[in-house]
Amino acid sequence: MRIGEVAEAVGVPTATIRFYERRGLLPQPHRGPNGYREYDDSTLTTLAFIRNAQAAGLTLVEIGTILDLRREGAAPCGHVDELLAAKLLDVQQRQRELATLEAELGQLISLSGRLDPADCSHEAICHIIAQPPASRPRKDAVGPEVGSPA
Amino acid sequence: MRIGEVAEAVGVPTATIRFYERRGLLPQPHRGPNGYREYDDSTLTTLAFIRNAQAAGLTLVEIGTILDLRREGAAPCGHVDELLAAKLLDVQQRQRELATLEAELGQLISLSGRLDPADCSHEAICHIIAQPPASRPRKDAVGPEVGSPA
DNA sequence: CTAAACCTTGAACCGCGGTGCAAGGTCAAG
DNA sequence: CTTGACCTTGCACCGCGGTTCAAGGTTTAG
Repeated sequence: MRIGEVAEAVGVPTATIRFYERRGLLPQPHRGPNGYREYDDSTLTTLAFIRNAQAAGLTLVEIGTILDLRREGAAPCGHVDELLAAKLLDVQQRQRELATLEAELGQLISLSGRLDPADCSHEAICHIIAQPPASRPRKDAVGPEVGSPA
Repeated sequence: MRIGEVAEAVGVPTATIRFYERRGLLPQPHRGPNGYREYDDSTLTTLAFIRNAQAAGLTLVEIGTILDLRREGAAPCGHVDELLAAKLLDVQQRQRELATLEAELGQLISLSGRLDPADCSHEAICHIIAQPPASRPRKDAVGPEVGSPA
């Protein structure tokens, strides 16, 4: 099948399929005499796998390591286990950060309700956000570091 | 004070101060006869404000709108209220997404414990991630859309 | 035959918040 | 006078996951 049919079947733009190919997630496909890419059904499986893995929060690089292992002939299950475990820790860490941020936002909003806007001085810019946050979980902010550190 | 002193005092790289200036978060400073930037104490306040606002999860663009209002002479408190409220909704939404993802990762990991790696077929790539996730919160994945939609 | 729909490539661009580098000017100490 | 620390500018680059565009070749329907 040609790239447009694959795209249609999987629900992914053709540009994304070529992008995955450049990233090494999809192998170089056979080419017809006109230079067109020719795909077989295994590509559909691989693309579906990529979507599922993305839904599990894996990055394209991580998914690539799984695909590479499989192409070397190994069962990547152990590696997948590690990735998922690391990702779980990551997600839990981000949840803690978000919970902290949520509490902080709640405090600021509540503070705002108790302050008179007329009291807001020019120097402070805005008295609602004038002070540094009370509690901070050592690592600042809510940094979207999703990538597994391994 | 010169840029290096400001950087030292606030704990921010000089490159970041220039970057904020380009973004309009800091006003164009006076220049000495040598072309060096000359700052007064209000810059320290503004930089501290930016850090606090970042800690509250606001983006630089959002912080810029607050600073702009203040420079126009208005008290930005009402606007800040809106930003914080939108940000809170945003954070709660992301928390829900992360909770879903966490549950899903837990299921995959548990599934992995029940599967025999030897059963993992080549076609499936990895049988742990072979099926699409059971529950999906309509909006896929965990998209880091932090920016307020307003 | 022609027009539309498909395919090819390389490259630039998006938001986000900076970081790094190169090539030069300036200033104070020794 | 030289060395080093500081300052200036502009431009490119980082990860992330694509999207879009330009300029062309191919194929298919009418």
